[in-house]
Amino acid sequence: MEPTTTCFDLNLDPSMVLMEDQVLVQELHRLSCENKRLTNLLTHLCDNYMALQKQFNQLIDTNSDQDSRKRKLPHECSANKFNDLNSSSPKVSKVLVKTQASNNSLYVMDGYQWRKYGQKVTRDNPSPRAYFRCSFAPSCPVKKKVQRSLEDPTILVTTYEGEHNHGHRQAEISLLSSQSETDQSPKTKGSSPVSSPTTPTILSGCPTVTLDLVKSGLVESAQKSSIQQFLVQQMTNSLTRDPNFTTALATAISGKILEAKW
DNA sequence: CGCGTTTGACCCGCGC
DNA sequence: GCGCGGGTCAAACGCG
Repeated sequence: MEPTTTCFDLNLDPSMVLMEDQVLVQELHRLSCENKRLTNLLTHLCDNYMALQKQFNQLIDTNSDQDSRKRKLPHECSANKFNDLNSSSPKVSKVLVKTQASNNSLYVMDGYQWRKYGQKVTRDNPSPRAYFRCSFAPSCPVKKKVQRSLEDPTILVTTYEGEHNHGHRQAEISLLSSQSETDQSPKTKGSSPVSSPTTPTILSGCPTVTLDLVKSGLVESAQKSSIQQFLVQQMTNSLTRDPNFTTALATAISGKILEAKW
């Protein structure tokens, strides 16, 4: 792979500068319109996603009512009757992440930094359950449990407990802005091989599905703004990640300033 | 050497 | 009180 170089040739004929400026302004305007159009499209997609999610939650509620009549295991009860738990603290939410069949990893890249502190094989499920703590902030009380679904081993059941007391989603930003770059999987020490982590995102091209079964209203409303924040960060990252681009931009701007007749 | 994972031991709540 | 099972701790390990 040849390294691409970004270069701005600023040694222009002065008579052409004005025309170039107009072209650039037009291009900027065009990009701005395109950006607006994409933003609208994304908003529309988000709305559709929310609507679908609501429908799915209602469906799950209906099914869980029927299930609870059949089996009354306390653990399953607490998982299915999630809306009841939303009123009590700490806040608990459950996310199902579909993975590829070959992916036996218990790592879910959800945007936060997690430190694994335990793993346990539970009685009702032969696959091990992994325990994680949020390591982004030392005081963050959030924990999560990840375990493969008994019915469908390709589905990772992730249970979050508590709320993050920090707003940074550094891992998500760095991951998504460099998906094609280096492996973002956690350090794999020891003998067991770990496949690439699973990213619960709809941005992926592969048929990865994220089903948030028990999302509270608070999280739901916060999701939109976090998406917007993410988009801004993503664009900023894309622009600033390329050192050639940054250098060329700096050179171009400084050159312009030096050339300018004050 | 620092840091994160692994994994067996330990703790604690619950049911009997 | 005892056993069981889920959750947590912490020493060992190993990679960069």
